[in-house]
Amino acid sequence: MARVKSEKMFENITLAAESLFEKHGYIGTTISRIAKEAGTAPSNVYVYYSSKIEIAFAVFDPWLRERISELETRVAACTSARDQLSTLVEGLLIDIAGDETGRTLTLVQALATARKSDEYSPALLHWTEERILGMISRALPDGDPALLRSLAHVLMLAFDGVALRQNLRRTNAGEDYAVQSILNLLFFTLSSARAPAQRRMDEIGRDEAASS
Amino acid sequence: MARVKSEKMFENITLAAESLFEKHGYIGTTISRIAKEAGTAPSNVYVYYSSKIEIAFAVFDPWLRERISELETRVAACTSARDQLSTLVEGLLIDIAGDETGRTLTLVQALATARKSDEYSPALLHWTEERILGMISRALPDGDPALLRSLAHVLMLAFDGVALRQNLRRTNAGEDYAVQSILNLLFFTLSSARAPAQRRMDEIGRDEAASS
DNA sequence: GTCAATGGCGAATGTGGTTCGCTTTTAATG
DNA sequence: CATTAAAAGCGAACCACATTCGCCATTGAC
Repeated sequence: MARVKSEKMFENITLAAESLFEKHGYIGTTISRIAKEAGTAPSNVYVYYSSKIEIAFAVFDPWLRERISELETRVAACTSARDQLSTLVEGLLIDIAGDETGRTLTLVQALATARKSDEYSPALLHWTEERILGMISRALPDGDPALLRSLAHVLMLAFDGVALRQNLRRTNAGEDYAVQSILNLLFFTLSSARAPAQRRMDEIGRDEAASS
Repeated sequence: MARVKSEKMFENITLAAESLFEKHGYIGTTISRIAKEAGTAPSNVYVYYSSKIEIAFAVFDPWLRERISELETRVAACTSARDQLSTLVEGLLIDIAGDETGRTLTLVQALATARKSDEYSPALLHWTEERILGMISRALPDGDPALLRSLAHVLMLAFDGVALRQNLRRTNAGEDYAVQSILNLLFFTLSSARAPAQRRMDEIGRDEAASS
């Protein structure tokens, strides 16, 4: 009983947005430019998306899932636990969080500028963290589960931190100390990873008591 | 030979900005509101600051330094290494990064939306990281220096991550899994902290070789 | 073929950072 | 004390952008 949304127009807009976010980041990309690139008027963009931030999530979501899945393949192909962890951390922090095309920066900018009215489901973040946990668990099948989960969570926080600092552009993500620091921590941790958390905590307490 | 900047006007503007950033965050605060609160015109604000982001840094810088110094005092008052580390991590992530008045969110928003033209000196971040390193080193005087530095850096990244997510969550930072995860990692790490990094990395390699 | 829902779009709206000229003040100078 | 000019102070633009409005064109259902 009425005109129907053009699948092609939707694709045009989405692809234009993807291309522009990649080149100029979230803040550097305007609805006008997206519309022009898609061959339509700015106002028409709002027929397909209800806000700029919704476009950003629509573009970022499949990209991140793709990159994480790709990373899983690369990690699984490694033969040693050490290689698996190196590949995981480097892939996550350098290739994805430090992505020079600015896609992760797009997310960070979107998140930082989101208003309360921009309802954002944390489903993507949860999904990502679970995948990271899976990779870590497969690399260290005998690791204490609580520790492995902690590692995954800290990796996620570091992911955000690296992406945020990417905007300061003083240093390339590849040269950043972050990767080395995380790997240092991981490798230091590994040798004690098979013990339960409580025992380690008690041990520290005892160490301290003995030395003071 | 000319009119001189009023110290009082400068203070008015800075205090108004501080109060408004605290209430409404960086993005929710406008130059107009700052000017009105300071009892002057929006354009006159630019006599004292060259941009909005410069105001944000001017307000955030002394606040963060104060909080970090205060935290140092609290950490130094702890008697055991475990207490010192708990106090450090909780203070950093809950009290400062998770600050409910939104000051750290102000910084994150400012950083995320900064343009290349907004020259930002990373001096404050360096200073903070050095202070954190100092606290960690004092808690673990026998720790491997490279590992301690890695810990400090990862803590900084987690700081950014927590602050960023603060904008998304309805939940309190205190309930966040971040603190527990970092402490888990720290305490697990501690028992092996006295060995040099290279030995640990080799050990992991050998572990893997032996188990495969 | 008629109808009405909806796509499409040019124009307008609102907001907010920043800049422009003009006026006023004031510190140095003679 | 009068003169001067640099700089504060400020109202009015300017500009960039996200978003909305109102009108026209299209199209699918009956």
